Amino acid sequence: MPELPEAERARALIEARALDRTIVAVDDADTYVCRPHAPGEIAAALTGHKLTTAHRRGKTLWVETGGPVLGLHLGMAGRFVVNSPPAPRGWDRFALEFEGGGRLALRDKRRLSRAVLDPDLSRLGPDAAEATRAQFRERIGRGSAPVKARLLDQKAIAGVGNLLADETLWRAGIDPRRSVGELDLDELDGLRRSLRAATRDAVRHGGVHTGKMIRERRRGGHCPRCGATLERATVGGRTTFWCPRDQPAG
DNA sequence: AGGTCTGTTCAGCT
DNA sequence: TAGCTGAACAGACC
Repeated sequence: MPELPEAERARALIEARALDRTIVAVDDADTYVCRPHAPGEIAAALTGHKLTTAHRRGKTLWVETGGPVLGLHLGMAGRFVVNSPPAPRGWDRFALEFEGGGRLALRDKRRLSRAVLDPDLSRLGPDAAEATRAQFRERIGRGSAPVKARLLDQKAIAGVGNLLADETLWRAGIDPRRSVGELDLDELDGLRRSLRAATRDAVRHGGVHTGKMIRERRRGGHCPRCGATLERATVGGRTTFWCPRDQPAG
């Protein structure tokens, strides 16, 4: 599932394989993925330009061209492929073709990825792996939401999805249902350290599914640290697993 | 074949 | 205003 680590790998792929090449054609025919643009709008804006730099904050990517900015999001099942033959069944939801051959496609069996001109980043919090201790205390520690719900809030901090949230809370030893308001500063700082470590490991190892706890994250799975059977419930509207022994209720 | 689950975002509630 | 719910998408799985 694309979360911050997958988005970072996607950004690096674009940077390595798709910069500085003249765009000669754009497939923006999917009006859901490219909403609110009409077919041809993104094509008209980008054709003739080159991608110059690839950026990311949280799960949101954007690419500069010298002209318009192209925003990209992987949604729940999206990934980028370079120079692959077109996918069957319209699974390539958006694509750029480059002069002299070469193609960058946004491949997504579902249809929740996005491509949009001049993306609005104003409602996005600081990147989850970059947030300072002061920012983290302020943006995560205030209010009354369950801590997991707050970690998932992209305007609080950007980049944490369901799996990375579970892995982070497990590393920090914090029950996902606890209210952010009752976390002390040591717990908030520890949570930030766990988030940075979990994110770094996931980027290095190839994605959030490589997390220590994520591999046991299923009904009847066991805590990799103490062996207790993992608990399961809905928290913040999302399926949540945690260790009842290592992540004690507040 | 049909029902449930998956995850992210956003509109629309309380 | 903060927090919660459901809709949107479409495929995987039972």
